[in-house]
Amino acid sequence: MIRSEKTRQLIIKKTASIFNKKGYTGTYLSDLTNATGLTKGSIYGNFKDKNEVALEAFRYNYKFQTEQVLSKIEKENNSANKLLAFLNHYKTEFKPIFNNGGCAILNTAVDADNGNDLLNKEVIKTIHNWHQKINLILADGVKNNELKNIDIETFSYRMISLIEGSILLAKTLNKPEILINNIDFLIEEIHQIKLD
Amino acid sequence: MIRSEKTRQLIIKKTASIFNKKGYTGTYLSDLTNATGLTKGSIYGNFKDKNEVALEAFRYNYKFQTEQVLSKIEKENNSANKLLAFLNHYKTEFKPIFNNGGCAILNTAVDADNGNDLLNKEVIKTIHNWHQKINLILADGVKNNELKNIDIETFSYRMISLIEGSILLAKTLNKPEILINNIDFLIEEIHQIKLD
DNA sequence: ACACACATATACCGTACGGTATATACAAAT
DNA sequence: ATTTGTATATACCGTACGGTATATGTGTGT
Repeated sequence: MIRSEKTRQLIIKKTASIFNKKGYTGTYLSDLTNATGLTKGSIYGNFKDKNEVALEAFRYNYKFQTEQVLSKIEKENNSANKLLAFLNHYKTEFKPIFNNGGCAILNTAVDADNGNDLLNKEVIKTIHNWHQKINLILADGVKNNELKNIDIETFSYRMISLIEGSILLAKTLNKPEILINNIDFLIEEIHQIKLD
Repeated sequence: MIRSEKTRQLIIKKTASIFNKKGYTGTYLSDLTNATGLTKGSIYGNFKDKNEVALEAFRYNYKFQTEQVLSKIEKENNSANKLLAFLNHYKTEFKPIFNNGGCAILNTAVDADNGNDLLNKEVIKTIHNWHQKINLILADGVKNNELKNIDIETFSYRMISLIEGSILLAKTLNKPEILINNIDFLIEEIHQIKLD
């Protein structure tokens, strides 16, 4: 890895949680230099502008929050278990997410819905991506007669909505049990639509 | 009403949606002067600082978004109908909320969860208040044998979580049907726990 | 009509923001 | 070891931020 790429990654890694916590406008270049120990010159040698750092930080945060759960899903070999693995992940791993400033999708969607087109488009793309992944698992389950013939689109959007809302509430009120109870509700729903 | 109070109200009214859309840090004093047609001197004659304007703007937004639905709830004379009135409200009135920048609780919770203690405490208080209102309706329903003996706390937090998450998704993806479908799901749940 | 209190506007301040031109330091190739 | 390309730091810029001291304007009671 060439030197600049290493620095680029360092900047992203060190600033990702700051952007997640403080938002785009609320994160200053001084935050970036403080967190990295680098100077503005160095940061602007590796990024076009603050917006580009924010964009990469968001991608990093999303990856950070999803790569673990994706590998857990991969390990399961049927739809219901994949969904359960996905849901259970939140019950055990909510702390790192909270410490990182909460769900990056939630924070960035709220943060970027006014003005920041680049970041806004990225978050929309990311939600679509996530939604599609769940859709695929559900569709597979229905096709293979593992799951009842539910309305996939509605079901997956409900899952995502409830998860996001739960993270918001649990984090804001400092009551993890809100998230846990709601995840349990979704787990119960999965059991309800299981066919075997 | 004395002159200053009128101006104070004007400032709150004219800037509330801006704060909701752009957040505390993202809303500049220049936004406030532009929106009101007033000068900084006038604003600082009526408010201690930007934070105080933001706080009042949040209160105004919450009031703006809830007073209608509260009166609808009041008109109903049993718990199930109160809950249904509350839920149906979102199905018909989501547009003004979206135009106002989305749910003030959601936006402010995300915006203020880092650093802005005053605003953060206010949003927590507001969620508690909202939660308590739903709890009361549910508790009344259970007491009067209108509703099954559900876990009130869990049920109300699930309602709020799903509503918030749905608003986030529906607004971000510009798909109101996500909100509508999820509200329909909650409405169905209410019918499920009805006893008569 | 006048005086007074108070509301609003003007003019200004220090600071720190995002960003850039340029100098310095560094690592890799010869 | 020297050169060379490139990465990082230094020093700087214009702007606009939040906030304030002070002047001007304005509605109200007498």
